[in-house]
Amino acid sequence: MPELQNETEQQIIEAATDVFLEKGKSGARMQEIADRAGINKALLHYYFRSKILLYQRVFASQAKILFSGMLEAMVVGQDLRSGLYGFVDRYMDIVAGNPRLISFIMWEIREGGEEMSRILKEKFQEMGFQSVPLLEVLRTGKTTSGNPIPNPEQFFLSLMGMCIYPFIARPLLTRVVPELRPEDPDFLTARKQHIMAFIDTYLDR
Amino acid sequence: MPELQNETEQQIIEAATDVFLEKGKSGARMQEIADRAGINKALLHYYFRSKILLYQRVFASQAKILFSGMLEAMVVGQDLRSGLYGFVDRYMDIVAGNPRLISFIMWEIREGGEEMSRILKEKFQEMGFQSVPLLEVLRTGKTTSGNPIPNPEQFFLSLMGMCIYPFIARPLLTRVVPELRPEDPDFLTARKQHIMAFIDTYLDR
DNA sequence: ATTCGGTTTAACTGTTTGGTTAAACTTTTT
DNA sequence: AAAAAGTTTAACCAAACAGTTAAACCGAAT
Repeated sequence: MPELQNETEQQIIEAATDVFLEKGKSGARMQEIADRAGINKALLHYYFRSKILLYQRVFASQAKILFSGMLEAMVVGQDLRSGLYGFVDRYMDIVAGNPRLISFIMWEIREGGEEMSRILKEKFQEMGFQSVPLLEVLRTGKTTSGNPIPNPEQFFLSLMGMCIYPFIARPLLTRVVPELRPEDPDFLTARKQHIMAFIDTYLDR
Repeated sequence: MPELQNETEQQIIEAATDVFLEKGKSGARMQEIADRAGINKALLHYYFRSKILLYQRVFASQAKILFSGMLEAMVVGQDLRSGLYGFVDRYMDIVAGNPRLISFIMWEIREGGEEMSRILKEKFQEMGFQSVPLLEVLRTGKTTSGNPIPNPEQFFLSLMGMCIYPFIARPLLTRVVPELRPEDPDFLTARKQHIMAFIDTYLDR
């Protein structure tokens, strides 16, 4: 995959990202992408050959943003509690700062998640993991009393779900329960604290 | 909205449900719906006037299935703990039994969630609630020691996220962590127990 | 048996869509 | 300066798409 090297390509990628994130793969229109990029539609094909290839390019770069951030949020080498706190802190910031990206990834999951799992596995290997880093840490970690963490898989799912659900459901939540505002900094602070308290109940046993 | 009263309409709704759930609004094709229903495409317009109206019809009925089930899972009048256990038990069964529906709803949330929030608010009113029943119950409920439940909103989000996340992320999860199988009955049992334990830590304070 | 209303069909329509083409333009290389 | 390579344009293309049309068909009512 060649590097981005000129302005036209960059304009196309940016516009395509916007349109694909808003409309999805089927709903996006090449003419609309061209209009937003301020170029002639034929250039989309000149530079990227087809709609699907352009989509894949956009998807790959967006997925990398999310997953790199997410994997880096998992700081290895710390004590377990600090590591989990740090993960929640950073992961929530990433998710809160990229709302469109989250729904985009949900869209891809809906399509089967094949490409995404490929990217993820690639990243895991780069970092020397066999599986999800967070899960591996939980599987080898210990509670305060020195026992293995019970049901690390379930704990893992709960952590992920607690972090991400408010942002997935956000459009609906804020309409049905107006006082719930995931984008609000106070909400984010409260959310992090709540999840960290959950971590405590799990570790302090 | 007239009642379903003949076989052709029913065939169309069923086929349209399948195709919309698989392909989404933009990706679905009227000819494909007609093919699946075993009818001539013109009948789609004869009975439902347009693609968007057919989509709205399908969406409304699917949303009602999910939300009716979900609201009924919240049995009012029980003691708080039993009520929450029952909610988790029934809601998880609904979610596990309707995987395509979940991703369909996620899709709609992505589009803004306007229609869905209208349906939800309607249902709340039918049941005599101002807001989400589960949230109202948490707001008025008490812990074991008789105190109000701390941060009911955050607790609510955690319950919802813990229940639903494994199914949202399922396509990706089973590829990345093959031992995680949300559709497996043993998984479901373990998941419910895990969430109920979480409820306990919240109430027993 | 005929008429009427409802249903279904096959063909058609106009627009949109992703993609192509060849010429014009611009930049780089010789 | 001319040629070559790269970029951009406007027009075009065939297929796909949601939707329309009018006739044929069918069952019920008279």
